[in-house]
Amino acid sequence: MEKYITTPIYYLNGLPHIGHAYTSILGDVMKKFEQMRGNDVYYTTGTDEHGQKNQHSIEDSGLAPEVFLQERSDNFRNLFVKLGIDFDFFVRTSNPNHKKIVQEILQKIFDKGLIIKKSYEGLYCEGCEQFKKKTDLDENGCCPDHKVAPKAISEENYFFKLEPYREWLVSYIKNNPDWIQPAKYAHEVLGMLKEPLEDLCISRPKSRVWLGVELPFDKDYVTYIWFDALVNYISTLNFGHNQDFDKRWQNSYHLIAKDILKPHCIYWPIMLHALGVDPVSHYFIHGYWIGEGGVKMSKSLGNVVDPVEVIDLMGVDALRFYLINNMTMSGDSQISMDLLKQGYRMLANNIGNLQMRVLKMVQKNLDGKIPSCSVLNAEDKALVEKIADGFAKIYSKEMSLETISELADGIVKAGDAANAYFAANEPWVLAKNPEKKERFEAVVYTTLEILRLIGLAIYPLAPTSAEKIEKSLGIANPKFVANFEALLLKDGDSVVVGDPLFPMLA
RNA sequence: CGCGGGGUGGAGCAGCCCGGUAGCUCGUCAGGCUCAUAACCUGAAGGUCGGAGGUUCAAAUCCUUCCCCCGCAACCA
Repeated sequence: MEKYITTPIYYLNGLPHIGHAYTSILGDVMKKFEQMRGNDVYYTTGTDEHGQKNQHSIEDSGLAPEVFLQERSDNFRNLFVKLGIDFDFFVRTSNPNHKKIVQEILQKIFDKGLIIKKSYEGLYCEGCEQFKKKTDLDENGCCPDHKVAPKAISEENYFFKLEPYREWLVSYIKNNPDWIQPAKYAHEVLGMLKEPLEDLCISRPKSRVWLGVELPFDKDYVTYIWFDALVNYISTLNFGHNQDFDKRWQNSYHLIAKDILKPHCIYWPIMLHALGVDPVSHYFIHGYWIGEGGVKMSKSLGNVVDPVEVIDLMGVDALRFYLINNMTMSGDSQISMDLLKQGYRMLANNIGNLQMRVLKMVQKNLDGKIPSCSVLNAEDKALVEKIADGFAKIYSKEMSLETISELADGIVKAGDAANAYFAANEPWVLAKNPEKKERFEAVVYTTLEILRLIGLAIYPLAPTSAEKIEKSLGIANPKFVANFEALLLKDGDSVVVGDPLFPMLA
């Protein structure tokens, strides 16, 4: 099956942080998970290079726009490459093809009579270069940032009518309970849809904003940033020029953080509906990473977790595993260097140590050769099969945030089970008694086999480690497919004892 | 009464929809093991599940009410 996974495209007025890293890692984990199940996945992530905020950053930098945007965009791209993220296309909204498709879509909706021009009156703060709502202002009626009362001005703009589609959207959400996951966000969207939707202003006069896509029907305006950014999800598939568009779009997944719920779950499906296109198949919405103790990360508190720093300290896999294993479904999740180290030690002691203790035993006692599975007793087989079945079950589930989190949990449980089995059977005692050779070999084989299954299952989360595990078991060219058949290790193959998967941190 | 989320042993979480011995990770303590990355295994201590009331044979779980924390609140992505 052909599938399509997207992350939001990130704004360039700041540097990439742990939240960006998380969303793009999550997409990569999902892609690898789906690939292991034999699906053909197209995965995109990228940067949003238009809008007022980017414009201000460019102006502040004094650089030429293309230079600034290229540099900032590369920051994201380079981080994602470093994180082992296997994106198929890196979106940049400055791409001419994207701009062309945004204009085509605007024109189509305009031609349907759904975009109208009217005068907008509001309170405009010249310092912010933004319209303010009354609720944005402080007790003196001033802009909280500039301490100046905003001016009442009126401005001609283009508006997209949302209200005619509200009822449709409400029933769509109610009729498709899995559309927005977790369900609590669907409730939140329904809450936003209780009141009539105001017309959405989709233009900005060029006098205020020059960094954007020009309206095809009025060259004095650029389009609103969201109308531009959201279209990336279909311009990437070359919407309007691609016969196979539907094949991908029919199985599409948008990963987003909770802050951009409204544009994604209200504006975007309505835009598509106006175009006669079905909405994305699934939204997966996640919370924020906040500092340890539940406080926001901030430079002044010194609790900011920089993904590059984490990678340099403990490698990509441990970060990926931590993020997937510790994002809670219910809300925001905590992260700190201490918590990351804790997570790292868990991996090292559980899976890293399991690998090392069994491999060294094979090396010392069996000449580095994998024994035969023929000596396993019923109990050994039952354990291996239980773990194999557990993984097979997870890999047969519908793709979701929950499934991915179950996978991480299942891996830790399997590691625990293997360590407990190993300790209970005391192979180091058996090894000293020639009469117990068969039993010794059975215990070693069983443990190696569980390790192989863990190596397979962990691939989406920790691809580098997965490959190391499989190679250490004498599998020269590991294939990561979700086949959890038990007892596949071949006897006589040589194990390779290398460096620890997760060496002790300095 | 704007909308939503959350308050569970020292820390971080699960359980709540579909009531029935309160579970996981880390930490602490004791013991075991010595193959392994001072790792691994077993056991223990520690919680009136934010407060109060109600329904029920039985409530972390359902209902009512109060308190506290956190988001969002519509041209600020």
